[in-house]
Amino acid sequence: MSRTTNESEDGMLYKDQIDSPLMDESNGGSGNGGIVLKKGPWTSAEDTILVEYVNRHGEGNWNAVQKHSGLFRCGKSCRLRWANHLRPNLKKGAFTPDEERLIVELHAKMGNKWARMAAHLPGRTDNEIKNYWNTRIKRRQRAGLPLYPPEVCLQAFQESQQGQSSGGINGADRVQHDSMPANSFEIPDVVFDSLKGNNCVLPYVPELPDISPGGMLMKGLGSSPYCGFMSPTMHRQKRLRESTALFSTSGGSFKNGFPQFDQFQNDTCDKIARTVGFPFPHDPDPTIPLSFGVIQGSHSLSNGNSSASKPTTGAVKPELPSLQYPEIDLGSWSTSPPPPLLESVDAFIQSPPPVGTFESDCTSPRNSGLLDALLHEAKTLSSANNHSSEKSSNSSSVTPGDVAESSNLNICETEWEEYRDPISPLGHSATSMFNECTPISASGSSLDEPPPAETFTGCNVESELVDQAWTPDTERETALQLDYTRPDAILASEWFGNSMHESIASLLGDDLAAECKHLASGSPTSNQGCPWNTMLPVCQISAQHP
DNA sequence: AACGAATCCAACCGCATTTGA
DNA sequence: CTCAAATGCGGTTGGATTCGT
Repeated sequence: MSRTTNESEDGMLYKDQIDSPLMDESNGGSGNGGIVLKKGPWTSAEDTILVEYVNRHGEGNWNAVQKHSGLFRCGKSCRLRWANHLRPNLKKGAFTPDEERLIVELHAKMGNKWARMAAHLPGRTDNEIKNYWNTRIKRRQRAGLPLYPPEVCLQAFQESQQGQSSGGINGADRVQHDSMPANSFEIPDVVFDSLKGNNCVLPYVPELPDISPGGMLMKGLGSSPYCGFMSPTMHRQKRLRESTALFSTSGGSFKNGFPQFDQFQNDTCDKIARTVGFPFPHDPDPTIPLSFGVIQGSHSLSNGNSSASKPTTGAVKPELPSLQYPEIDLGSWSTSPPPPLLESVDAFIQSPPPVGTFESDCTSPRNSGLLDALLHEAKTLSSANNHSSEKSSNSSSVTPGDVAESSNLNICETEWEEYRDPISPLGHSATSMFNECTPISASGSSLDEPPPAETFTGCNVESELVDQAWTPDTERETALQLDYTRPDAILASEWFGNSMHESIASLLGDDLAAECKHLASGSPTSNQGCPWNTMLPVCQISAQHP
């Protein structure tokens, strides 16, 4: 830090200096009972005085420091200085990869509870963590990267479901997380610790800075509808009420919808894997420590050599994934406003939108990028087809599967409302979960080269899920996990609005296949070119942990 | 080499909570 | 019980440094 010019050689501040106008102007000294307290950077002499004082008298009673030590610093400043720089066992230097990973996990769990996060990081201060996180946010915003790695998303999601299954649904008695001593969600830390070992199961998905139009689109997919979907501002009572009602009344609905989607998902995943040929960027080696994208692009890296602003891998170079959605006629999206990037999500995270319905959330300017695009596309398609109007406006044309999916969405909606506690960090994290998970496929979908089959862990796992013996429990669980990430389900929901519904219904109907086939530009699959297909690996990730 | 932008980080500020008289 | 002081916490600022052109 800089040294102020109005200090004596040893950094001490003498009375005559304190009273000098120079000190007041440049150092911002403030009055305190006639004594001008110094502000600004601490000097080594001041540090010494403070350390000696604390060693002698112990921490606390910070206001007495100024009185008894000769330091012209307010108690607050002394405490801060001690806590952030002088206290023993402080760990200096860049965060280690483990620490970074833990920060991400903790933030997903706690939100901006820096002090509590610091308690999990021995030797680290809340200020350090806060600065790191803020830097991380900026960096990843700029890069168009999601805040949370999918592993963390999945973990938070699973834990949320655990919380529900263990009374979370009627968890009115759940203590507000801030009052929790160490774990805000009544989730043992071992759960997060276990995450470290999950990399053998979870596909490693480096968070590629997908800045291609398709990537942007998927960022929008990840942020726009889901931000609204995940609005954390819904009141808990309402959430609980709706959760209970919906779970009690429509429990069987999604049962019908799930296999359909499962099939859809599985097929699409597999086809994407083979036809789109993106190199699904997971780390096949479970022995390799979990490597989050944040680490890769982090400013404080394991080797300590990389710069904050320098991507450390070729994968994060913007030009690499420039054509990740060859099947998608990106031009058709260009007529819509640019999809929102991560900024929208981050803004959402940092300042949740006003309480409102899904619709209001989803149609808010901040989050509407993708939905606008989808709506525009849907309407364009509807108008382009002669029969679309009758078809889309006719509710009887909705197939049972559609009904099931719609009901399914209700369940999903209810599920997620559980997580939209405005004060719950999971509300944040859950929002980011979508944001995080969505680009998985986006980042992973690239051109021509078919990836090795073994790299498609998500798809493989998904296939296993489909192949395995079906049970109501597994179906339900999987459905609950999957459908939150289903844009078609979202689009079919009531919050999406009737007009939207009509338009989208045409997409989800026969036109969907036709248009997707068209978009796929020669792809034999009917839905491969559909933008939301790129999201499917998200579901796979969720489905990997029934 | 110069300049501006980006980044980092220490410190401040304001508010909320806790504590104690 | 009330109130003021102390403390804790999170957000923000601003200067120094680094990076890119």
